[in-house]
Amino acid sequence: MSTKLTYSEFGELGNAMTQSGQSTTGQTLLFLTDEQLRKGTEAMFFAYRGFTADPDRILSERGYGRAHHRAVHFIHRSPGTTVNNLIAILGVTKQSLNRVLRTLVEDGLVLNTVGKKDKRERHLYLTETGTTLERALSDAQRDRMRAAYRAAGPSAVAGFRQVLEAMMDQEMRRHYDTLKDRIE
Amino acid sequence: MSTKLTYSEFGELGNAMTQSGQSTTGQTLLFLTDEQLRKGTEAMFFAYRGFTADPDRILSERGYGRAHHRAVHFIHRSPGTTVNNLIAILGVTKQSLNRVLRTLVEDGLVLNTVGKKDKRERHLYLTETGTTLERALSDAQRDRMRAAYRAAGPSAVAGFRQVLEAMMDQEMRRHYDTLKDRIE
DNA sequence: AGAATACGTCAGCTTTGTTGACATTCCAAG
DNA sequence: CTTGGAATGTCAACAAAGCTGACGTATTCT
Repeated sequence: MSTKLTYSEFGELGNAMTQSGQSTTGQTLLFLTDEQLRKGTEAMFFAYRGFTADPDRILSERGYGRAHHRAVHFIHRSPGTTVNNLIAILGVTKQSLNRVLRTLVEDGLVLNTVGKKDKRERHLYLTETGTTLERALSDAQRDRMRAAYRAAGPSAVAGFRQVLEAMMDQEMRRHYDTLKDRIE
Repeated sequence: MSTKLTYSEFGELGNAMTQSGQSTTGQTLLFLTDEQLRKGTEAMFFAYRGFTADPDRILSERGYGRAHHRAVHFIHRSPGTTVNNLIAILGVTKQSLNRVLRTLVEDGLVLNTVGKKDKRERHLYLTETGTTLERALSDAQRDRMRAAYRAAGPSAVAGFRQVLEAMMDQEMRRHYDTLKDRIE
C-alpha cells in the first residue's frame, strides 16, 4: 500500500522526470514510477529470451542444453578452472554440474586433468571439439549482442553495462570482475 | 576462424575504441572486440541471476516457481487477458501454462471468467490475494532495479533500455511495446 | 453442416535443478 | 602416523517446468 504509485497517479509527468538529474549535488536524483520500473523488468525478461535464443537453437541440434553452454563458456573463459570454482560461478550443486560435465567429457568436449599441486582437484579444459562448439555458440550470441550494441550506440552500451553491474549480487560481481580465477 | 579477434590480438587498444563513435555520418561506428562482447554476455548472465533472486525467495516460501511469477505479472499488467494471449507472451505451450494457471486458480489468486463476446475465451484477473502476491514480488524486484537505476544514473538507464530493446526478437518487441493487449 | 478456434486435460518424456547418503582421495594438523 | 576435513564423484529419489501428442468440449466462423 505504501508504494502504490501507479503511473496513472503520476500522469505524464513521470516519464519526463526520469531523465532529470540534479548534478549540482553530485548525487543524481531519480524519480522512478512503478510503471517505468515495470518496463525495465519486462525489458530484462524479453531481452534475456532473445539473448539465449540463438545459442539454444544450436545446442538443441546437438542434444545439449543451456547448462552445457554455461559450463563450456566458463571453462573457455578460464581454462584450468576447478570444479568447485565452476560450481561457485554457476551457482549450482556439484551433482547438477557433474551430470553436465560428465556428458561433455564423454563426448570429448572437455578435458579433466588431476591437479598437480592438489591432486583432489580436477582442472577443466576445452578440447578442440569443445572449442569449436564454444565458438559456434558465442559467435551466435555475440552477433546479436553486437547488433544490439550497434543499434543502441556507444553511450547506451556504457549505460547498459553500468545498470547490469549494479544489478548483480556482490558475490557474483567478484566473479564477473576477475578475468581469470586461475590456478597455480 | 574468420571472427578470431581475441582481445590479445587487439591489445589495450580495444577498450579505448569502444567508446569512440563517428557522429559525423549519423551512423555510429563501433569497434567491438570479442572480449568486450564476452563481458556483455556475462553481465547479462550475472545480472539476470540477481534480477530473479529476490522474487525467487518469496516464491519458494509459498511453493511457487518462476513460472507463477511470470503468469501473475502479465495478468496484473493486462487484466482480462486471455489464455492464448498469455501463451504468446510467455512463449510456452498451453499445457505448460495450464499447469501453472490451474494451481493459481485453485489457490484463489487468479480468476477465470468466460468471455462475453467470445465464450470460448477465458479472461484472467488477479484476485485480492493475487494482487497481494504480485505486489510483494514486484516490490522486491523493483527495489533492486531501483537501486541499480540510482547507482547508474539517468543516462545509463536510457542506454540500458535501448540495448535491451535492440536485443529482443521483433515478435517479443511487439508484446513489449503494447501497454495493454486488451479485450473488447 | 462442417471446419477452425480456444481451452482443458491425460499421459509420457526431457532438462536441470534439488537433498541425502556414501566412497575415495588427499592435505594438513596434531 | 593417524585422523579430520576438504574436494570430488556417484547413486538414488524427487521436483519444477518445459515439451509433444492425443482427445474432448464448447463455441464461432465460413
